[in-house]
Amino acid sequence: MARYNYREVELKWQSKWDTEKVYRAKNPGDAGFDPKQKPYYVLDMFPYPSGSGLHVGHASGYIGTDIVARHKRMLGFNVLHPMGWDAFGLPAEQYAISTNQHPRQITDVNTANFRRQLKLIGLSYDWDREIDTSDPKYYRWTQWIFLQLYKKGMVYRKEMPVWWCEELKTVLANEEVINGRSERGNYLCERRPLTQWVFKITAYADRLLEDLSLLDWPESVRKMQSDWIGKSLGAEIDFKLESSGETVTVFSTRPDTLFGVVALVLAPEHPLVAKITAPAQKAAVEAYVKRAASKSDRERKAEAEKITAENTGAFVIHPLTGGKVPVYIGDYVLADYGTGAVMAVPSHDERDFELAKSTGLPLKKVIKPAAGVDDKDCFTEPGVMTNSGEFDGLTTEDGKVKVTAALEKRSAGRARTTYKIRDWIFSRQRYWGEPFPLLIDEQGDIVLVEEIELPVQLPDMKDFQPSADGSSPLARAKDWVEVRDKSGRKLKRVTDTMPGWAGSCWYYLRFMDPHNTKAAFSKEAIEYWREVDLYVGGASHAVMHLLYARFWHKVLYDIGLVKEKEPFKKLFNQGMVTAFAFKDATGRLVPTDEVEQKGMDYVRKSNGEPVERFISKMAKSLRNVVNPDDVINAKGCDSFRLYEMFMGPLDSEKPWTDDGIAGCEGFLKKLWNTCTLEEGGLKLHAGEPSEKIWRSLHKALKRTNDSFELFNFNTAIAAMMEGLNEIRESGDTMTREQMEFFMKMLSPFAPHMAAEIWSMLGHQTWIDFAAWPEYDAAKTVQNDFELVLQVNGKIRKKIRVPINMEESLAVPLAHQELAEWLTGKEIVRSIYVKNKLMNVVIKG
RNA sequence: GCCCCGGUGGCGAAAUUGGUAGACGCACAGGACUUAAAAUCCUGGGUUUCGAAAGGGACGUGCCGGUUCAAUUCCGGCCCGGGGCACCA
Repeated sequence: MARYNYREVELKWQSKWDTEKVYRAKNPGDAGFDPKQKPYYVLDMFPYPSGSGLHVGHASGYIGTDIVARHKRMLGFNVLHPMGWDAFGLPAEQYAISTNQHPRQITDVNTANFRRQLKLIGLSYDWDREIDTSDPKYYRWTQWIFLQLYKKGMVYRKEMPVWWCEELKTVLANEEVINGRSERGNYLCERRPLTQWVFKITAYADRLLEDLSLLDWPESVRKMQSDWIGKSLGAEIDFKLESSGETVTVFSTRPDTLFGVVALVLAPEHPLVAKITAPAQKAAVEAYVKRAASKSDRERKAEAEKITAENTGAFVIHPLTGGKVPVYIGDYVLADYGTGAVMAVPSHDERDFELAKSTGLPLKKVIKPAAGVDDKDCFTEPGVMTNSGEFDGLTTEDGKVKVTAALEKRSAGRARTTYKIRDWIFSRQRYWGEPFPLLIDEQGDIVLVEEIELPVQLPDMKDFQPSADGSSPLARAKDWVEVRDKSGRKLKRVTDTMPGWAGSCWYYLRFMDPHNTKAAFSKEAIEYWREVDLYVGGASHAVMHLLYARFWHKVLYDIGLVKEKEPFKKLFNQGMVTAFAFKDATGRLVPTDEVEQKGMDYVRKSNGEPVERFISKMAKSLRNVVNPDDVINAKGCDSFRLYEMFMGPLDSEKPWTDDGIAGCEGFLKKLWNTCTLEEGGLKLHAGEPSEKIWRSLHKALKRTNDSFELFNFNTAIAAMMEGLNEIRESGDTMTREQMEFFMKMLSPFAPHMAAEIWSMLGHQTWIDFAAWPEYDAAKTVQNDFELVLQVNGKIRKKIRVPINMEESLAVPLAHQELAEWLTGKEIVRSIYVKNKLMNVVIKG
């Protein structure tokens, strides 16, 4: 056979796909658009084009979506499969600073490298739709959408305690700060009161929560979003200060425990603290407040197990019993959640229980466990109310309602829902982002930039470094900041920029109509494509991008700009590709290139000492980062694609091995050798097609079709390998029809070889749009099969019998075959599973 | 602490509704072809035990128990790994 020169063949097809724009998706109004063809939109989370380029881990999601896109085209869908660059934002800017280059320049270089790498993988993107969020032609519309959200009342400016990162010299959103450290760079952050631009995402909290039920998303991501939104139902309860009659309101999810209150606890920052503190307590309370303020959030968390509080000396009146309740302050109460004040019920809340322990406050049991449930000093589960006057005997569930109603009647409380989610801090004091399309006049009032003036171009600044004083770098571009409107009025531009999330909040919509210069996207395009059918990306975006994008989408829905309530119908998280790493006996990491295999073991090259193999993230320090360029050069793109999928199901984490790819390369070589003649041309069977080969092909097709349900393409590839092995063992060759069948089935996975053999079969048309083969179960049926004979569940024998054998025939046959085990035993019964097995149950 | 996901050979893994555990591949061992190598092809293997061999027995999907004729699959209790949340009242 002629040796398969994969790189030559792959480059040939890749260049044809490119120049003939094979994967261009047609929009309504385009030449050749067929309104009867159904749309299918499959989207990757677009990458931030980093300086280090793609590694094999990024590629797995892209290959997965590419297989889906190619499959859907063959099923007759008009497939939208675009790619672009999430180029604005901190990562690009930090990289630019560290390499001392302008982010524009860096972005262009990195983008070119990413585009080259993606094309190398043979991904069937519609490159005509490529977008770059840092391109003025794109961010013009990001700014336009911002204005629509502004007009809808979704943007405000307010001084509030926000996260400030001194290292990054900017504020960050709550979602971007994890355990007091920045999500990007892992730098320490602190709370500072600052005036910032904020999105009113809390106004959509309920809908963001409820509509999760409309989505075909992984349970874990939906859970993370619902936890982040953190809705809790409860009541606000008013306590009157004994001294002044002023109201202190607490929030509680357990109004049924109201009779168990032994104290009120206010956050140290609560506005009433100074006012109510008794003279005798003043010094202690002030010291406590001061100490709490000086503690960072980290320290507060670190000391979480210790609940402390200080008595203010003030008392409030219990709204139902009229009893006196002391007021404490404690730093376990958060100022910005609920009302910044809680009622302490030590018998039924863990923290309050700890509080009672440290302050000597009494326990007051008002909930008894339901029958059969163990009681504890601190019983936090639902139960039955007791010591609660008229409410005794009510369940927790009923009690919540009845107590709240009683409070409402006395105007001392009301049902209330609170959320953990905070409004979204949207301004950044950084250079590399979209400027706000806002102006401020001399009175300090906000003026919107006229839509026809958009985009507000990011000024070209040589010195784009963040300012030391916390102001935005754009403030230094004096000429840019100061403008006059038509009437000559002096105005100043807002100098903050938008966060990196802005561009990714709507890019999936721009892909539907990327070149529109009159609108962000046309009505026709939206009405045709509607939503993303399949969205694939890493799980790390579960809250942040996916929450922000859903929020923008819902506002756009309310304005009438989009037609679906949700942007991403089905979400799929691809698993991380990890790599093997090594450590020596002392636990020290040993770089991969210093290790070699000796038999079944791994040893250090230099001294032969044994090292232990384990799985870790790919890391430069371990020298186990694998670059797809190298793999493709060595093994070919089709082999690379197959192996990425063959390693395991798309959603599970799996380690890369350079050796593993040999199996996929071998499969392709074997397939080539099976299909082609040494002197060139194809090895085609002329006469009657082999039934065995049809059986193998249809069996493989069944499993391939099934793999599109769970995206476990490893099973599809295994099925094709098995099919090929069977074909080779049969000793027959494929007919033209059979070879076409195989190539079509292979095409989404290894598109280059499929295209090559397809064209050798004489086709002038693209295999990419050939109809996907029809599965025919009848073709897989055999006349006989191996019936498994068991005695008491243990396999004793296997016999070949005709298919669909009746039980009446099978039972005596089995008994006869199993005579050796059955003689002299009492047969209790015989269980016959048609076409599978027979289990004879005996006694004695 | 709470929630979610996972644990199957030396390794990656497979196994419709409970019905032959380990498909497919890697690595390994042995062999064929070759002056040699590359390439290609063939064979082998869960563990253990009996047997000279052919072949057989027992055990085996993290651990312990349960349901069932039959459990990787269902139920209960644990152990380990990964991820998320963590004073949210």
